[in-house]
Amino acid sequence: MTDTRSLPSDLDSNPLIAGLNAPQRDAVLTTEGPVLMLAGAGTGKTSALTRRLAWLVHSRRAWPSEILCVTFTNKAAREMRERVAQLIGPAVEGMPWLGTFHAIAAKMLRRHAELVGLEANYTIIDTDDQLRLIKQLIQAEGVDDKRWPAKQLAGCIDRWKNRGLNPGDLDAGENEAYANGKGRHFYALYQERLKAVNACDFGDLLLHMLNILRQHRDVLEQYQQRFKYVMVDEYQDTNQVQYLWLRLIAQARRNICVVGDDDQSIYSWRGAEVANILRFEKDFPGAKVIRLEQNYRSTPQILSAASGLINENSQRLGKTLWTERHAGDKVHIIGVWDAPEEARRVSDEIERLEREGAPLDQIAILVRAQYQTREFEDRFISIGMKYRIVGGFRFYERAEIRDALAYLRVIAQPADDLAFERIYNTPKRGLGAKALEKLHQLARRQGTPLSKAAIEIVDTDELPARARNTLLSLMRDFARWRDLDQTEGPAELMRTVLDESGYTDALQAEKTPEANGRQENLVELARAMEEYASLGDFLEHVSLVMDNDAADTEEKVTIMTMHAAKGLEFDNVFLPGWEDGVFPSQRALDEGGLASLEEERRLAYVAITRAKRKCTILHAANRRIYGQWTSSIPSRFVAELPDADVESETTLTGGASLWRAQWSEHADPFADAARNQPSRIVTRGPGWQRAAAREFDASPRRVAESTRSAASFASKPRTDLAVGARVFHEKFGYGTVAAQEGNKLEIEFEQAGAKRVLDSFVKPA
DNA sequence: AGAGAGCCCCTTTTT
DNA sequence: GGGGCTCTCT
Repeated sequence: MTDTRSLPSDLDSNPLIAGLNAPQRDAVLTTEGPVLMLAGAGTGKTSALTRRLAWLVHSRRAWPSEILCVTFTNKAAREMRERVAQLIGPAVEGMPWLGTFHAIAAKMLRRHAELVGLEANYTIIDTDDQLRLIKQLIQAEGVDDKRWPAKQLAGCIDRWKNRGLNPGDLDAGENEAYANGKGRHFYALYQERLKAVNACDFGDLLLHMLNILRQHRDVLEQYQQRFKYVMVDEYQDTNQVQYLWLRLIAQARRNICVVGDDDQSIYSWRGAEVANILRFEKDFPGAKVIRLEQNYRSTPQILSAASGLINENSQRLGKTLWTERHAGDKVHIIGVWDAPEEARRVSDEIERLEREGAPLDQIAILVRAQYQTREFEDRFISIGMKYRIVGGFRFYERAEIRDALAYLRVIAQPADDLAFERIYNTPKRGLGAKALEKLHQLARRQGTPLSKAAIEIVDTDELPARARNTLLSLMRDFARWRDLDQTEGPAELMRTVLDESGYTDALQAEKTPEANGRQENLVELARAMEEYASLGDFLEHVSLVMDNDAADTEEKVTIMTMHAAKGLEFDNVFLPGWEDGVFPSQRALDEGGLASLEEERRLAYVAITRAKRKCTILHAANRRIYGQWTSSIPSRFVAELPDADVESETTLTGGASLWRAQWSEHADPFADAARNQPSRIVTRGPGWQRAAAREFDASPRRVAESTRSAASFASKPRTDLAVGARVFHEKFGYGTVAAQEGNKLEIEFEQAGAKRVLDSFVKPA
């Protein structure tokens, strides 16, 4: 293929190209060979990507079905689909391979399921099922699940899958990661169990496909041939298994275009590896690197503040954002006495904006952690401000939705033991743990699923007559529902099942305030099912695609985490809680070293760049965290914002002196320790000096108040762990106690360096 | 079996 | 502080 069909003169008038800046245009038109598009925040990345996709189709380089286009979230996939449809019309409906990594992998896996020992109608289980299954395994193996929690094993397994590791691939170190060398054993057991119930977890979708592509050359070649072009959004968020999967598929034709921003990589804690984007040019030699640096979103001050901050990071590909926009407000930094005042201050500002005519849905409060939302919620309720909290429970994570789905799963897939267990006594029908145990025994003896064992057990005298009859009637129901599934649509089936199972009646009998809402959710679920032709279709969608972006069009202030805000933009953004320990989070400061701190800084960068017109950062001197009043200093990130781009204000005039009067450096060993700590903490540079000069931050890193403070987490000090004592810690090894305050110790570890730990974690050495 | 009492944990979140 | 979980008592 050559480019002669599209002469430059045609191009300018082509609506797919018109209005693009030079690099965007370059990105759209460079169709052949590997392309790395480094797109800073607000630089029109999605626009470039969608137009590139449209261009490929429009210029007849590929049919829609020959383009693999991967995103991370359903939302991103949906948006892309809509925008491409606007550009090239309904042809895009034939884009079967535009979707999330998981949805695409699931689709492929349906075709090749037998290669990994599954049937094509395998179930995709969620984290809830996953955890229940793992718990069973741990108990069955007689391992103490207090000492080795199921959650931990689930975490390990997830991590392994994210890295593309099968049980046999674990090295000794990984094997040790759970129950003293039982990691591999449990991982293998878990995989066997999943296979037995014909199910996959989320990680499996990709791992199974990777295994298939690696082991079956014909399958690999089939996909290599099919996909003439590959595009990947948010490449900085890919994990190892996604990376390997992509590389295999793209290897042959090398027409791969990845888009991302290393500065917005904020998901390493769930397996994303920035390294993937950093080494793209090595993986695909000759890759064309295109930088989108013109920002269309924010004011120069906001951009400059964000750029100044992110410049403190070391591992970057480097971009310089610029804008043609004219001056706006500086980033506003407000220091307040405590968290309630912070919420009051934000709501005052919002009310002022509202009076000036600002739409509420262009205002967002972005927090580091979910617990911060409460303060704002309280405040907003008391003043009657309309708000919406994004995140938390999603629709299909609600218990009643899961119950309903479990019924459908058993109907669609009788081998689904997890679903069976979930509902066999929901609603309560008098089938208890004893009956279940008998069922398990029989199922294990015969190697059959529970629902088959249930049918057989009613012909024996294993169960008391009552339980036997209940079970028999339940299994007859299921048989009838399966027949119904052949004749009715899924929505109708759902309604019948809820009715006949007694689920609806039980809900109504509950008479709790929540029961009503649950009932409505179920009605909503049935309505959603109308769109699907078959039960199988619906179940796949519900586990992979359905999200709960409730169509809430009312104008409201949005409260959400910074993570959730990625990709969004608002005129006015408030960023509360910029205090060391909140943001950057205490965990990031304690563990993970520089890499974690830099990820927090990238998060700060993401947060600031959400603002189009005005960004307001707040920090409070005092805040209650987990019930304890904690005093803290402004986040180091505050100090890292360039002077020229910010204006600061503090309401602490009265409070600060009081605060300082109460402060006693000698009462707080950590103040000392923190100061003497060589910097994992970046304390140099003009920014820090400026922060130190601010009235707010006299100098103590941490402040102990007379009775209740961060450092005095109650509890009596242990006399066996006095300063100077040599101790041993399970994770950090040997060390010497440098300071002791209540039950908290500052320990200089021989290997791990200085850490603050609770005394219950260490033994005298 | 269901309810009350103690116990433990506690970033971020998608699929 | 508070939610979810388990254990125990009735």
